[in-house]
Amino acid sequence: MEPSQLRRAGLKITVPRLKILEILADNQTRHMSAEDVYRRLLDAHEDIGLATVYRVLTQFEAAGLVTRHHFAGGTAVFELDQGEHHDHIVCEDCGRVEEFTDASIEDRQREIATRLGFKITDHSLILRGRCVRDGCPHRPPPP
Amino acid sequence: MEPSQLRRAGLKITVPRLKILEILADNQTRHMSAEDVYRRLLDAHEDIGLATVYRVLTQFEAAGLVTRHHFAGGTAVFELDQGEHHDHIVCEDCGRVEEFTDASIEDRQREIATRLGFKITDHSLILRGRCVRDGCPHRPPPP
DNA sequence: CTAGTTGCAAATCATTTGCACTTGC
DNA sequence: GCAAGTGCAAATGATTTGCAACTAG
Repeated sequence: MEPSQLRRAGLKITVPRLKILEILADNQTRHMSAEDVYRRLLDAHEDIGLATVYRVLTQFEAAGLVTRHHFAGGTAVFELDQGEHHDHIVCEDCGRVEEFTDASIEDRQREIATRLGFKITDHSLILRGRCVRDGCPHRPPPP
Repeated sequence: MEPSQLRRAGLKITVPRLKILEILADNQTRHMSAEDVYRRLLDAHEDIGLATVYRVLTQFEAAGLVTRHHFAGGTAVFELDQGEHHDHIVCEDCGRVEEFTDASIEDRQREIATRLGFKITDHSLILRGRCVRDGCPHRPPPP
């Protein structure tokens, strides 16, 4: 939400960029697709096109302000990059996303990469499953 | 490459299915996109449409014969499922893919999922990096 | 002022689908 | 013979791009 972040990334401070940053920072939903962001803009009566949303999100990603994930097959979701890296577990039925980090997994990844002659620049670990929460549609009816 | 596998999956044994299975089994390239498979079919002068390739690959996936991965952003790649599960590390520059398994990572994943109230149905761990091999385009010129 | 930005519409890419025509069993 | 399978073309959904108008510095 800091204009300074934009400037540091070599991006002019414009209304679309500030608005989109604001929406991402308003952590109601931490993981949003371009469409999601666009809809919020429409709700807020901002006159910003979907193409701009995509462009801005891509620039934010390049600037390291935002991370792009591919949870579902088709659509990418974006998440404001607030310090620490983390992995994700996604519920196949209700779409709920939980985040976690595990040092031993991270260590192991680095070891494996080294052993195979790679230098890791990025990695994604996504677990998919069914969550055991009340809201979740798949839950079997109680007997 | 066994017709029996098809039958077991409840799929009729047809030319397109056999040909596609054959191409996947010919492990020149273990990870192929639908386009890749289609091109091989064209090379082999088989009269099989791209739509059929997609349909067949999707059926194979449903039948557990094949696994679908999302290494790059847009395109999915398919891999013949030969027994053991494994994860992947992909070179950003040359596209080389290496496979690995790590029991301790698998264990940890299960623990984490349980702790967060999920039952894992699937997971994908993809490391991205640069490989230190001769063929790789990014390699710095020797000084 | 002017390079960087944006909106819109049209273009692209990967994948899916409708439908009339084959083909396996 | 008939349901299942296929080819083709058109439809879809996500994302990108060309371009003329706009705006931040």
